[in-house]
Amino acid sequence: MTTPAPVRLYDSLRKQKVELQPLVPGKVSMYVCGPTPYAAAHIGHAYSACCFDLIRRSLIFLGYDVKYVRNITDVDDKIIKAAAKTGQDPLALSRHFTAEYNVDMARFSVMPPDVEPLVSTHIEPIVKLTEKLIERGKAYAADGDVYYEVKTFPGYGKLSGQAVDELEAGARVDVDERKRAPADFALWKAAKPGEPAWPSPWGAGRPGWHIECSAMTWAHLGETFDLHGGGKDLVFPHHENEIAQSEGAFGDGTFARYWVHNGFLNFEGEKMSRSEGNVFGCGEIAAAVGAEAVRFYFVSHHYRSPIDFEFHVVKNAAGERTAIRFPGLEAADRRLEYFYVTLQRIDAFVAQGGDGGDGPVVPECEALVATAREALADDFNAPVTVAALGEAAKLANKLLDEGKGIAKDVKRRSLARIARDLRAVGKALGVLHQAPAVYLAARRDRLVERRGLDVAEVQRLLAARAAARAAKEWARADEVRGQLAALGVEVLDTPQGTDWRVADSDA
RNA sequence: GGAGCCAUAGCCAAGUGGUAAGGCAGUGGUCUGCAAAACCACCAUUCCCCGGUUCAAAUCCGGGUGGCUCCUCCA
Repeated sequence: MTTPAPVRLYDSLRKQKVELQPLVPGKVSMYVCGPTPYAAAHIGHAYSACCFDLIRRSLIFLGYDVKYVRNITDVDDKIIKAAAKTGQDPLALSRHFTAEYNVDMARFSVMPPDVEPLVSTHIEPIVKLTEKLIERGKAYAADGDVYYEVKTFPGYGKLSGQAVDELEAGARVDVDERKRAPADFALWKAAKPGEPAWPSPWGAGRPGWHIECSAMTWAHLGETFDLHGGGKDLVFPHHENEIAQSEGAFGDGTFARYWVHNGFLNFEGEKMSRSEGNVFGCGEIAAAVGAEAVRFYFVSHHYRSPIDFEFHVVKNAAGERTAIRFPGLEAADRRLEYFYVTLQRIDAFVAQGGDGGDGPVVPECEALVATAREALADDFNAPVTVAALGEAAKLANKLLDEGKGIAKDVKRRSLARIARDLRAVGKALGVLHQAPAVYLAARRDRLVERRGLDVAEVQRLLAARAAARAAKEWARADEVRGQLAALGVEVLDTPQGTDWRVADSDA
């Protein structure tokens, strides 16, 4: 068992890169704020999930044993509201969207969490924690509600940089006579008619928004654990309140040892919002460009940077939306095609003549895994890792094309090694997990569909061109090539025969 | 009003003190019946602007300008 490589990561609390020193050497406990399932997941949910999945996969790649907990907030105002509209049971509604969420995340190669706790099944630790906070003088009950008294926690604001008095000065904090101070927040809310409720020492009610994460980390990871993640938008108030709750209950220095936040996903520089009409569902985008292209696009950017989606809506003469195009994602898909074509070439070569057995490889083969380890250990730098994948693929193509002056078995071993490493590093990023033929066929189908190509017609033209070439009627063959090109079909003559691909440069 | 982020080539994007990764597009070339794919070469004396610190700054500090986010249970 090798010792896991030391990892440096940017800690949002310390506001600098620090070395990750897990509580238990070699093991990392990780908690990520999951969704509140009240509607279908959009692509922003996927980005956040992918960022933390990248961190998880990177740690595994580097040799850590990771315990990954991602909660489901299945008791919440938004769920209750959505359920009321259709007369559904709120828990049934959230169960439905939770299942859908997990299907969507799986599309983007997000690994299922080791533990996926629900608020509805963690009422007991939530009540216990709330009682503890009352005992310790951090919280007070009022008319069946329980509030956290922010001024009892001196460290309040250390994560977000918010100052309590500034918050009070702001006009946007809830005003409620039952609260002692405007910044105090609810740990427990008294039941209202028609809402889900559980018994508690303060009467029937349900948990407030922030308490569940403090309770669930406690239940599954203990009073102190390693990484806590979430979207940047959760820094305040959610994570600030979690700290107040957990440290308030268990003492300073408990709770998350490192905080990690991912950047936001914007559309054309604008925040995603219903009113902008730029909220896209996971399925919609996956269908348009392929889910793996989305993941590849994600890992081509650093998780802490904001990421931008370009898109334009295609309309017909009547002004109706006929399609949505995502140029950046399509470019990512094109790049992904390069990797899969390269893998396919290597696979075919190795399948035909073997992998060369044990022995030396060309030295440049060593670079990919070495670079990936270094880059991922430095704040999970996926873009640099992607660049290393590119270098390795280039080397493979070079070996396949020529490989002169290299012993045959060295060449075979090197190529087999590159294919293996491409997949291993790809796994750390959540890409290159498909069989090349499967990916390439799906991509071609997608492009055929986008261009509205008649495949039978394409086949007919290809056959006509093949006949012309067999007769060495070059002018005729080129004429047919031109016809195919006009349709958007590129013809690829190879020693193994003629293949074709759909041009993606336009249309 | 308070807190914070970002600004790198035509485009996307790494790099947070040591002399600008990578990709797309573009140009030339090898290969090819012609192409495509693949590969090779070229492609930012410079990192929004102005000052400062330093032997050394895209990186640190101060001041601008432009864009964005949080303080509204929005990932």
